[in-house]
Amino acid sequence: MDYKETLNLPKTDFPMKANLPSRELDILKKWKDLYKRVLKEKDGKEAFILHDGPPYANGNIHIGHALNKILKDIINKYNLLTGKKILYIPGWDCHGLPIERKVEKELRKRKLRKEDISKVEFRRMCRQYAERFVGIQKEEFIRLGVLGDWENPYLTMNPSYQATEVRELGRVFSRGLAFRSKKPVYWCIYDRTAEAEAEVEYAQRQDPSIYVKFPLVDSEDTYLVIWTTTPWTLPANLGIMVGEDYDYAFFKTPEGTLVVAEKLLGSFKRETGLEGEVVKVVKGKELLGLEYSHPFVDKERLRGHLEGDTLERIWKVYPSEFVELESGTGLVHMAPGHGQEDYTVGKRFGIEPYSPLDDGGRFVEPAPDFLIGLRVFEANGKIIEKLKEGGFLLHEDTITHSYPHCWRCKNPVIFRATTQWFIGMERKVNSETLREKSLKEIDGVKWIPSYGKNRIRSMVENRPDWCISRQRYWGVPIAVFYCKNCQSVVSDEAIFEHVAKLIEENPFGADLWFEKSAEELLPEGVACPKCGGREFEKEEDILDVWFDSGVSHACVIRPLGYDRADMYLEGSDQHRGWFQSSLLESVSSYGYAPYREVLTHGFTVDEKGRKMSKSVGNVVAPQEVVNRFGADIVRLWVVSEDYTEDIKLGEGILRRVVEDYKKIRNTFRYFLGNLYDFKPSEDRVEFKDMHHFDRWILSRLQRVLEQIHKHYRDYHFHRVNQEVRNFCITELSALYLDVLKDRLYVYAPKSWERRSAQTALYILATSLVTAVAPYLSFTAEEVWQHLVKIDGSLPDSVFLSEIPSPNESLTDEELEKDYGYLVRLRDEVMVALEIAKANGVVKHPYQAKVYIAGFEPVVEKYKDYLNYFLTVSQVELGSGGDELYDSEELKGLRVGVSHAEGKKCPRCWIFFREEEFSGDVCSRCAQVLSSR
RNA sequence: GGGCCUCUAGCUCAGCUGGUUAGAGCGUGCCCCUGAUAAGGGCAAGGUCGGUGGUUCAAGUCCACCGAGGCCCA
Repeated sequence: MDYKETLNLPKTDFPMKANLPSRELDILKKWKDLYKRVLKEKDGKEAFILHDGPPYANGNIHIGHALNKILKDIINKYNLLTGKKILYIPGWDCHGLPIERKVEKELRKRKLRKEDISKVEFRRMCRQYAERFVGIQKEEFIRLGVLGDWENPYLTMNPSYQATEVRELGRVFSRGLAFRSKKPVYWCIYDRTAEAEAEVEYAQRQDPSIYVKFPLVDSEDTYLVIWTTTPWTLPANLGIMVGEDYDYAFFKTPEGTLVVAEKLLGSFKRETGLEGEVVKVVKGKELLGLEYSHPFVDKERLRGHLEGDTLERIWKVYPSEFVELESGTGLVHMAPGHGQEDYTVGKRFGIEPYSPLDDGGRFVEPAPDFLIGLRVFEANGKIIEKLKEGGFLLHEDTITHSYPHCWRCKNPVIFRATTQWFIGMERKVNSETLREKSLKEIDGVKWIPSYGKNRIRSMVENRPDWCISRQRYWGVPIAVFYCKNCQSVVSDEAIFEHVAKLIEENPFGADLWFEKSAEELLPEGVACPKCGGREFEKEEDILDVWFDSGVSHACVIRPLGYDRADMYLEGSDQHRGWFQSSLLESVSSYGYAPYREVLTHGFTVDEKGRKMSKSVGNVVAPQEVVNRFGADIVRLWVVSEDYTEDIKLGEGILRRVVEDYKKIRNTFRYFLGNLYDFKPSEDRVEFKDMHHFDRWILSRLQRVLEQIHKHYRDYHFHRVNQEVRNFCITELSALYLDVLKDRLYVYAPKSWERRSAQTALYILATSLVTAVAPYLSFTAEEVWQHLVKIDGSLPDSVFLSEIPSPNESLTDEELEKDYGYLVRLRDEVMVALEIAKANGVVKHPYQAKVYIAGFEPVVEKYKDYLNYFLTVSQVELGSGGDELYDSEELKGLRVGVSHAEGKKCPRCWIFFREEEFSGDVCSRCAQVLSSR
């Protein structure tokens, strides 16, 4: 007879092979309205708001996006599964340069430039482009299983968003934090337009290379020597920079005593052919403050053309960390209107940028007369001539070097001071400066990991004023007006509100700023508060995209009725980006940080720890992983590594993640396979009445749950995963479930032995499936659907359930202590069995009889269950056995192994003596069979 | 070049305030089972803690320098 048919073997239609790529699609259908349902379900519950940082609406998502959104999803779902209401509104960053450039490329295919069409037309094209990629990325995020309000995402190009942004700008203005000032930007003198850093292209170019001497005012025949390749910037020279710690030589020559960095003296002599002797050497520090005179600029001519006290400070020696001793003279000509570093150093010492050029790059007043009207590159020769005449030119040559060029017209660009709008770091927010208040707010925020605080702190401490204006088309306007009569700025909060309303009501939002005149945009009857003028011009500049996303707290969180988000979560690059722009904007506008916690993650790198790049060919696309293995594999990858560091990904790692996945999946499959005839409402065994082994595993489960909750709360997801995985492997699969087979399979279906075990399995299954749901979302839902069939009282999605808290009434400390010893004992018996196996005493544990001596007293308590626990046929307490093994782990313990007595029961496979048989099978089996 | 961070078995991670033979899971090797079966079980072998030099009675664990790598600046 085939006794296999009489056993309760596992039965389930939960497949071993996951086939996630297609199965997940079905689950997604089930989740279609899940966010809405969950919101309704948790109505009135405490809210958790993770505010989504908007990805840029360009291209498909890459693995970094996937990592970011999945981490957010895990945190959201953990909060959801512990009883909170989650408010998660995904967003996109839609304005800005990259889209403008894509659209310009499209235009060029049609032989058009952006100047050839209206701004509004151009903006429509940009909007369409952004819409397209919002759609694509949205589908990709949904496919990853990310739960959120995908039907109502926030887009920075939405009219309502733009309107709120304009209102926020109004708040910043009305608090006196915004101002206009000059700042050098890349400028194409042929296209007459500013260019972003990302727009310039570097190309080889030939330029003059000259050494110029500047006479010191208080020293006889002594000169500071500079080297430059842009003679045309000399009219805008306002200072000379040195390195404080460098050594400078006073070099006596026929040209006078020349000050040159000692280290560069050799190359200087070689290039200029000058000979002489070094009369002294001083540190750069000692040169600071020395005054020189300009070779061809008259100071009086500048009066009235320089901002603030700049005139008092010009033509002196200043320290700079930017001076290098690679080339030149170690003294650097400083023109704050024409150089980034010059500008930075100038600002530090109260020297405002100065640039006597028009938009076409021609010199204008108060440049020297001999230059007026000349274009910068034409002026080079005249300037050199002038220097030569005055005897200031030490050497002239040409150089071929890499120089920035316009990406459109391919001509060289210049760096030129232009008027920009700023938010001032030193402006006051109430009684403190924006910088001080922001630093204070940083202290009040929880940064995860903690070093994030230092990182953003040092950035806020050192950052310059925030330049918020851009000379571009695709963005939100800086909605201010200028009086045509007196040029003063009209930026009343009521006017911002008026414009915001217009934007809000327009289907194309801020487009109307560019189609309407100032008069149409202003409320009726506005007069200039200074001169009473009634004619105005509107500002044409738009806002920095960092301002767009920096106001998202006001556009997204406030309308929900909350004053700040619980958490921001982005890559560590956002310390400089979004975390900072949001902080500065929020502090400017409301006086406090927009977030309570900020969590940052690292970047994805390849298996060797190198950054992913197309040229290296080590890029892993999330879409590919999803199609090959499924989204749950991506999600499991996210929790398998510590995201605070670089997180590695490659074929080998994917293979391992897939292995881990199979183990967990099979554990669930085993639960389900053994619950096919279990109805919790009828068959459940009370904890106190359960088998001690079942009580033990449930008690262990409580400890595991405790750890899982702790690690989730600490955002240590890889530890959650390790906890779950180790529990599944070491305690469940290798021990509990293995030992349990006898009771599940052999006993009568409705027997206490089996029902007690099933009760434990049921609790394990429902606990673990919810615990794992935040990351293995698809699989958890799939398991859950099978559990619903077993227990109709369960909600119909795992996300409408909760992760159980550790339950004190399901713990038994004494039992855990007892089993602590029994498990160690079992390990030792396994070693003994392995030896017996090697020596041919037994092949399989069921063929063994085990003798145990030198054990601790607890063993007596569990004597009757011991053979099942050890998965052997017979156990005798006391000395004996053919193969002896003395434990090293448990000193005093001696394990003996012999071949089991009697014969194997064909039904339960355990060995019994003849007298223990009843017919063909053992008496235990006989009893089960007769009760059928 | 500067700021922040990382570097423990083949892989992913534990190792608190310095102190017995550095742990886990996976993978690998060998073996068992064929009643979780493209599953399950057992045993075993693998690190001297990126390198060097210090502090200390004692360092993976503190300090310095170097190297490799990441993010952000320049």
